[in-house]
Amino acid sequence: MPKDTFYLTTPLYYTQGDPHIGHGYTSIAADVLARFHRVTGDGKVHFLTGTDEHAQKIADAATAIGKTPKQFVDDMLERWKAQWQALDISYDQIIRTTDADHKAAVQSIFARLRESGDIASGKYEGWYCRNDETFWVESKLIDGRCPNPECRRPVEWVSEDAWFFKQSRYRDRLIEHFRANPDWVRPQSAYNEMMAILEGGLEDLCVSRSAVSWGIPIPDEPGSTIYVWFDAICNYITAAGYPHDLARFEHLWPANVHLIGKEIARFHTIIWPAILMALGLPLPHLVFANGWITMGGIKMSKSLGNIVSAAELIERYSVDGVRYLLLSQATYGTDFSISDEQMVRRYNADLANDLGNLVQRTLSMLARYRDGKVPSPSRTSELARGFESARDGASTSLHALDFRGALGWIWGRVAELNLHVERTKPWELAKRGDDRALDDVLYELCEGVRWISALAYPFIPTTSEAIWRALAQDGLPGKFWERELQWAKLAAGTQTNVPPALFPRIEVQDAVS
RNA sequence: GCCUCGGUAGCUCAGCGGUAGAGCAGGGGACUCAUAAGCCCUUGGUCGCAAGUUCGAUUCUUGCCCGAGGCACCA
Repeated sequence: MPKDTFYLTTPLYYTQGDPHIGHGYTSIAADVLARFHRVTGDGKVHFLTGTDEHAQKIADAATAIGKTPKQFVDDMLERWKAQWQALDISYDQIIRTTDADHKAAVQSIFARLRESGDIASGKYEGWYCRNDETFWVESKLIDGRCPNPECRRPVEWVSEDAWFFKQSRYRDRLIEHFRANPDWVRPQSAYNEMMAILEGGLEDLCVSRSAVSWGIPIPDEPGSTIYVWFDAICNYITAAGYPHDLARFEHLWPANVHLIGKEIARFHTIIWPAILMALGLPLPHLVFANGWITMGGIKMSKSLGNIVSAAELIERYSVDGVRYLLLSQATYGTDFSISDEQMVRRYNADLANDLGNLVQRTLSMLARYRDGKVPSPSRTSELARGFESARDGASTSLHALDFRGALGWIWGRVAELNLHVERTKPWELAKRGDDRALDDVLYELCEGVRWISALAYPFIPTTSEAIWRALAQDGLPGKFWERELQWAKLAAGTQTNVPPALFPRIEVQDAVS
């Protein structure tokens, strides 16, 4: 009955448009975390992702191409799924906000909050942008137009009865929670920003829309629908079974982490916890807002035409290449820039030269000197301790969502093994006929490679599996770390083979510099 | 306009009170198991600018400049 599963979520992706690598980045981070938790501890993980499919913009986009909204979002979903598949995202569940269960659950949540008085009727008067489905205060308008730079359409004055979520009731409790849990929103910059908003005061949130038909109908009030953000944000509990499957819900909730992009931090760290407080539910342990991938420091946007898709990157660097390059580029949470030149360099250096070549040279020497059979070592390797601290360091880093730090620990061992080859010079041992020393070196190189396969699995699952199989190992690489990552677990006599190049070098035509 | 974050070697980024670090790139060298990879040595920085606090500041404070972002569409 108690919570016993590591529950993590991505945002619900808004299906008005196609996915780009920024969305993929959040999904990759979530996937690495999910895979890490599957191969450590008791391995119980639930990884939720999904799509946000309501709102007027989607209905309009559908109409524009002659589809019904439902057909439109069905088609969009396939495109998002294709991206997730291409990036090897191992989600356990997809929730769509058009799912019947979700709709019923949101209606039930809405009704319940209305009963408790947390959602109350009021009158909304103000300037409304139909395109953005957003109310604006007069001071924000620019020449009587929507202040959103990508909209700038004329706004209209509306006055209507509406439902309000009384989030202002929870301001003090929210502040208290922020103070008591200074790590619950990360990175620090997001925490600061949200805390400042809270201290500045909270207004109640209008959660009904009378002019939007493509949405979840408000109970007993068929004319209007629930505000799309209220609908969407509830997915984290409706997907877990609230309120229709409480037995399941109790295993999952509260979520261990919501991974989001920084622009939606407010919804996840103010509005969402206020809703949970109103429902009497515990809050998620952590909301982690990642930064943006920029192109030379500039945000990707349609208007600039600098959108990069996952497919383009995968074609050039391979899936594992993309996963590695994005997560190793910068500390998770900060913005960072990418460029082809930079990525090619690091792909060649870290993946092709350091890791790929290490595996190749190790298994080639084993094939050449021992017919591919893992020899029996005569002693415990001096490398063991370094690998054990890398395992512990990577684990600590991943628990803290420090993906870059974890990769640093792992690649430190890659470097160590390459260096070890140079120090021990197996080819000289072979020439000299020093069989015992050669056996020891070959064994510890193979064992080190096995560890690297296991440690790197959450990041580069395809490659790790290829290494794991080359070493004739079964199952998921390194499942479970506590059992598999014991030095000298690799059995003597194992028959290995030399796999094709894991990361073929990318040759570049040198530009004039 | 208000708020947040950043400005550190050619590039991408760490560090954050005791006169600067990593990886890559560049230069030189010894080797050959390997994806001409790996290994060793090495060039390279007034830590955005200016004041202040301090015995001492890249590290703290203030102001300014530049960049990115948030301000209820958007990873």
